[in-house]
Amino acid sequence: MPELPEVETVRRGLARLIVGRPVLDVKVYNPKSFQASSGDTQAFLVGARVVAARRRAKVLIIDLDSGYSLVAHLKMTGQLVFRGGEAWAAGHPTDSFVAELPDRSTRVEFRFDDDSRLFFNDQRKFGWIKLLPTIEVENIDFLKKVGPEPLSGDPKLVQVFLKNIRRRNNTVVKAAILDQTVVAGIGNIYADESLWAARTHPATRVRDLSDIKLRQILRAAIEVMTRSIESGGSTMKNYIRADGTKGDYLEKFAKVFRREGRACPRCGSEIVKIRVAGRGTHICPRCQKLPAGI
DNA sequence: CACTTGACCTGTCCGC
DNA sequence: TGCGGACAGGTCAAGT
Repeated sequence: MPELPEVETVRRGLARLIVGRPVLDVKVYNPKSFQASSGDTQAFLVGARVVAARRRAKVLIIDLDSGYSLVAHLKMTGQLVFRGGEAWAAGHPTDSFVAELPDRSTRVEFRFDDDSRLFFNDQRKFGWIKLLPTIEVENIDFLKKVGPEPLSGDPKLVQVFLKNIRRRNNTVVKAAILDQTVVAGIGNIYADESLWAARTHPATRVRDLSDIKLRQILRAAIEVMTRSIESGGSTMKNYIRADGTKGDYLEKFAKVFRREGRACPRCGSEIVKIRVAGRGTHICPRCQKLPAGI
């Protein structure tokens, strides 16, 4: 799925495209993809105006002037794609590659006052959108336990990150940085890219890494994700921006992810794909070595 | 507690 | 060409 940079890119698209619009109605194609208490949809969504598009970790929060919010997690294959209306037509890119909507992956469709639409497409149906009172958003289990925002600029970030990751001393570092309670937003792409940048083997135990090295890994994650947001995120297969266009982080900047068989940009060795923490993992075997003697 | 594994789904790709 | 298995950007519920 989309990881932090992709979700942030979608958030920015939504801020431009749907903030200010009143919702006219909602069409639910897959009930599990849209969760709302009975009556709430008619009372607090239909007729309500979108007032903000926020993000926490990989979760999108769309606030309405009814005191309710739409909360969305795209998981692996979710997309939020906007179609129609003047704002869209004005900045409408020509390389939008979702032909016609709704299609067979469409799970939910929101219609706005000017007949423009926001489609929630999700091939694998892992993603969800919930409608709930804005003040209860922070009580969602996932948001209660999620770690600090890496791009917040919070001066306490490093300290909190170190405290959190030391709880995972016994596991491999890739599993630790993928753990959303340690730090928010890192997924499989940026885990691999960050560990390559910090010259660390993903299967290194956290306990074998110094605080200095762990800070280096966090720094790398921040740099890599910041850069990705600047290029509109990574597009592999399913992720696209809210306006339907692809991000080009992967082709422009990725050093190891999905690049097995090609040369490491740092040392020229062949990048290999291995399995770590149950996930496909890309490394340069020369730049990223396991500590000796363990 | 914390670690690992399978489950949730659909689709695609690869080897036989 | 068909078929089975592995795998895909995430998270959670179970096991141990």
